[in-house]
Amino acid sequence: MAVTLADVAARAGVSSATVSRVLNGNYPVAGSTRERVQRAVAELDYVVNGQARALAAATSDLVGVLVNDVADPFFGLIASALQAEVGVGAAEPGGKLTVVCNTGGSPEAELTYLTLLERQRAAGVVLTGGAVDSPAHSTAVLARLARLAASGTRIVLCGRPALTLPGESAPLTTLAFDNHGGARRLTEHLLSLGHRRIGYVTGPPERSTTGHRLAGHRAALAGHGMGPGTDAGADADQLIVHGGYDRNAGFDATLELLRRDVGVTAIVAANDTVALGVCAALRDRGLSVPGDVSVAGFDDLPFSADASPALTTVRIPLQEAGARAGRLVMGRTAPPPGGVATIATELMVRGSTAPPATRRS
Amino acid sequence: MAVTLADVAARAGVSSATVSRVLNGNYPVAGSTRERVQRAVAELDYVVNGQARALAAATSDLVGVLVNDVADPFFGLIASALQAEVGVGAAEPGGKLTVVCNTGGSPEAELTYLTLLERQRAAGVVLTGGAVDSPAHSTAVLARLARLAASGTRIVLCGRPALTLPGESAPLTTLAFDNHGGARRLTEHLLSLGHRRIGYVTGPPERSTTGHRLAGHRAALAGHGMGPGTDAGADADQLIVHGGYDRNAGFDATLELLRRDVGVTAIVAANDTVALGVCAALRDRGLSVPGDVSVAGFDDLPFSADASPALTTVRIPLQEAGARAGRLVMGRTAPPPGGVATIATELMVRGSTAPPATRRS
DNA sequence: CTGTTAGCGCATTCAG
DNA sequence: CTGAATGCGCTAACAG
Repeated sequence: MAVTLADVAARAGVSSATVSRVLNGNYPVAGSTRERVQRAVAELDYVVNGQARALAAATSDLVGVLVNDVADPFFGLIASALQAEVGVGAAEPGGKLTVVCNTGGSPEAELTYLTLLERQRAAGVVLTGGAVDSPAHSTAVLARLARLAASGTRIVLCGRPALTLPGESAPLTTLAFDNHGGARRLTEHLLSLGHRRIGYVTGPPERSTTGHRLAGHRAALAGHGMGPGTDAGADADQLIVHGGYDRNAGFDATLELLRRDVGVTAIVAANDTVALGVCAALRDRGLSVPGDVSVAGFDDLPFSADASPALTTVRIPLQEAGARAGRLVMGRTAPPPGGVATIATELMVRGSTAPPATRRS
Repeated sequence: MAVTLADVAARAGVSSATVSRVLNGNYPVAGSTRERVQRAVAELDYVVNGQARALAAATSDLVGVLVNDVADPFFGLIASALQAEVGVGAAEPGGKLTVVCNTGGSPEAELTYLTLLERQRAAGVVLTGGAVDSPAHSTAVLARLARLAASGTRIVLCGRPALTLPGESAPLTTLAFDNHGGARRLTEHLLSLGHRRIGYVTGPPERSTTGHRLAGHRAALAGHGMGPGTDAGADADQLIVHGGYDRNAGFDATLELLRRDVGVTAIVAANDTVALGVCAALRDRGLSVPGDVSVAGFDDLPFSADASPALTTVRIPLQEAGARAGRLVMGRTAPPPGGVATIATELMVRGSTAPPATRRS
């Protein structure tokens, strides 16, 4: 079958131990023998067996990254930057392979993939995207992570709320996105434009990201005396529609919002993808953006700047975060003090938001 | 350290071979012992060591997929569909982990990753996207693929020209995209609208996809008596600008096209991403789409339908192709007869193309 | 049906 | 500096 260390050793007239040594360059080897071995390696087109090496050395060449779906640019950008940092190109040798796992947002899939990665004794695991806010699931995930951590696997959370392993004092290394602050500033922007009836199309209710963004939105409203319990906040629930994170969710939610006839002059979407759906629905109903209704998204995905009108949104530096997560999981950079770093988000004001039309009729 | 097969065996009071058997379920085991073993496994939270298993059984749980960049939706969609088919969710057990490798279009990176995957004795490898048209590189890739194939790794090409291993009669399993036909129909569409001066912003000249699409474009022109050597084709080169596959390339190329002042009434872009850049540049110059200039893309990425005007483009069923590639690399479906299947592309006429403005001044 | 015995291919002691 | 010996954790014959 494939050529092995022993074959190379025979060819070079040395012991397999010596071949191993020149391959790994960890031990002193005479220049002449080294050369002889390297020639044999080249002549035989020898390629080490990673599995055998991993077994013997108790190491791994794999880094896992759990995403909802790589096809979603939000995750694609993170995964891409991460892979670039973890993979071969990354200056230093010892590049690792990136295993991308699409969980589709399913808690079971998440657990299954964590087990699979444990099976492979992955060198590191990065969990991205909002967590599913369920005690049962959190416990299960935490248990898996604890075992991974115990076996030496580096763990990094990216875009997830910090998590602390049972028995630990500091939380796991975490890059948290400032969803709350970004959402707050976004809604404040709309308020400052003069909007008072702001619709909100949220993401899946069970995801932590949804909760944080919604909380930021509410904080902004409360800051302007429009909190619950106030006159202005009386029918706040009517202004909120729950949906998914895809375009259709935005489309449908918008139709629902219009059906409720609550007089929205602006709509904030769970993310940019949803925002596109919102815009499409508005156009479909003959409403112009931002003439009749302002629209805002979240994430600042690449297509947002090219939409027309260009989307007002909140920028998350996904590539930077992904790259940093990659460096962290490779142990090439030190974890932030206290374990968790909050990644700042930035309000991007573009053409899709404007002052509300002056009251008429 | 971690709990091993032997630990489980001791705990269950059986031999490690028996534990292995119930784990793999390949051999008959008495119900009672099976149960005892399973209990021990659960109590000890045992997780098999994939590397040891792979070494002993000469199998692998990894499938590699080479892409230019997962962050590019073109590749993200393929990778996502592929992963879904290869991974855990996929009905049958034995789901494998997907290793995503961003080559960034670099031939060296491509070779390096192929070697890394060989090292891991990957069960399969999928190469996506256009190939780099260089004899030297093709030879090198072919050599790597030959060795992979020889060691039992399944190989699938997706969106790449078919390739035949030296000494083989049939080409490797390939899902080729009908770039030529799609491009031809797209240009014919523009011609039928009345356009005669059609600019073309191509992709990187060394990529096979670029060549095929450009050839389709030229075929359409030739079919309308506008081939090279004809009057209409006299300055054909002036209508073509080479660029990259990103948005900026489209932007810059369009400015160049306008600078040449060759009177284009329509511009065909290398792909949808480039087309967005083209639109942006036109708008930047005060030209309307499609009023002043029609624009068309290629690929039909998700954002294309949401651009405004919505982009006329050529649809490639990327997810279907990715899923099929996944099934092929898993050996769950038979290769197409002759090894290569050509995936049909479909012209999607939308708002960004219209008849040229009537001649004026 | 189940235990015993060998390796899988490599890294790593321990001698020399 | 180099070779011989041992074991990583598991599967796969081979006997019972």
